[in-house]
Amino acid sequence: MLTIGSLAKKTGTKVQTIRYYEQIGLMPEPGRTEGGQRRYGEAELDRLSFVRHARQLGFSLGAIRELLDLSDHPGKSCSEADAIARRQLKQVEQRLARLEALRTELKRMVLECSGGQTSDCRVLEVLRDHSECLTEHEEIGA
Amino acid sequence: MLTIGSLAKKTGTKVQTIRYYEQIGLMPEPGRTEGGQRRYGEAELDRLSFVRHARQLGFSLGAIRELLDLSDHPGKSCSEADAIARRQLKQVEQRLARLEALRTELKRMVLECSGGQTSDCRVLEVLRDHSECLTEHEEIGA
DNA sequence: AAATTACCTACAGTGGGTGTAGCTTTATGC
DNA sequence: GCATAAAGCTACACCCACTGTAGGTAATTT
Repeated sequence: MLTIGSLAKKTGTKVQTIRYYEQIGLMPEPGRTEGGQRRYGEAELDRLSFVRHARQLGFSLGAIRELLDLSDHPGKSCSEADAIARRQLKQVEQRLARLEALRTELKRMVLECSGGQTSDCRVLEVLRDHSECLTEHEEIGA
Repeated sequence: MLTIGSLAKKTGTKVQTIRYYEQIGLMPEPGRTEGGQRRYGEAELDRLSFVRHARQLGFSLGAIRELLDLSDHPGKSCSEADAIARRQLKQVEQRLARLEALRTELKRMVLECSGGQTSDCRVLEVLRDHSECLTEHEEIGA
């Protein structure tokens, strides 16, 4: 039986995060000691590992909920899980493309900065005037 | 003189976001009509364009605050702005590296899925067992 | 038995906004 | 000159995915 702290260590999760997952129904309510402390078994360790691994791969908690659900029903078709993964892959590829454009732009900004006064600073100038950009980088966030 | 709505349109910002920027002190308090509506001039349009452009390049609001401050003091050394941009470039490159690892992993997951039952699903299997991963992808988020 | 460590709940805060409710102001058409 | 509709106003709640804190209790170690 694992305490919440040792489960946290084993999975590289913060204790609060585990309690948070419980709160939002992603992790089950575990058993408790007489004194009211949580105790976990193998099943919970596996489930949390799954969640953390999926998070590392960039899946949202919503997607992870779906994946867990599929994982809990081994008879179901695999195609749903596959669709979720494909969706995720697509997102990752979109982000990659955007980040590559950003890198190009930032590199150019940095290279062109001659180190004088801010009035001549290319970094600030480029930020002031989008038309100086060589690449498109429209979307914000994510 | 621009209304908040036309400023929003010109800069591709939501009206609420402009008010939010004002609230957090990133945009100045503009003049008002007798009836209490905000009215903006060229200076505010330029400032908001700067902010939006920097956001598109992935700068945090904190970094943008610093950049605006530098931009307001044309005599200051450019090196600070340069340092902020370099920091940003580094972050972008780190994210790129991670995302590339994720793409590899997701691609592999999707390729190996044969389309049967979830009990045989490679997607779920890979998520269950990190040791099957070919790449490291430790950090979560961003 | 004391001290330390780990745990508990409840709540606030993070970043960067977005959405909503219920009102007032401004612009347009007749 | 007035009705109506569009756009504005404030204030607040909500989003994601956590993280941090305060004030207290349980479990472990010495």
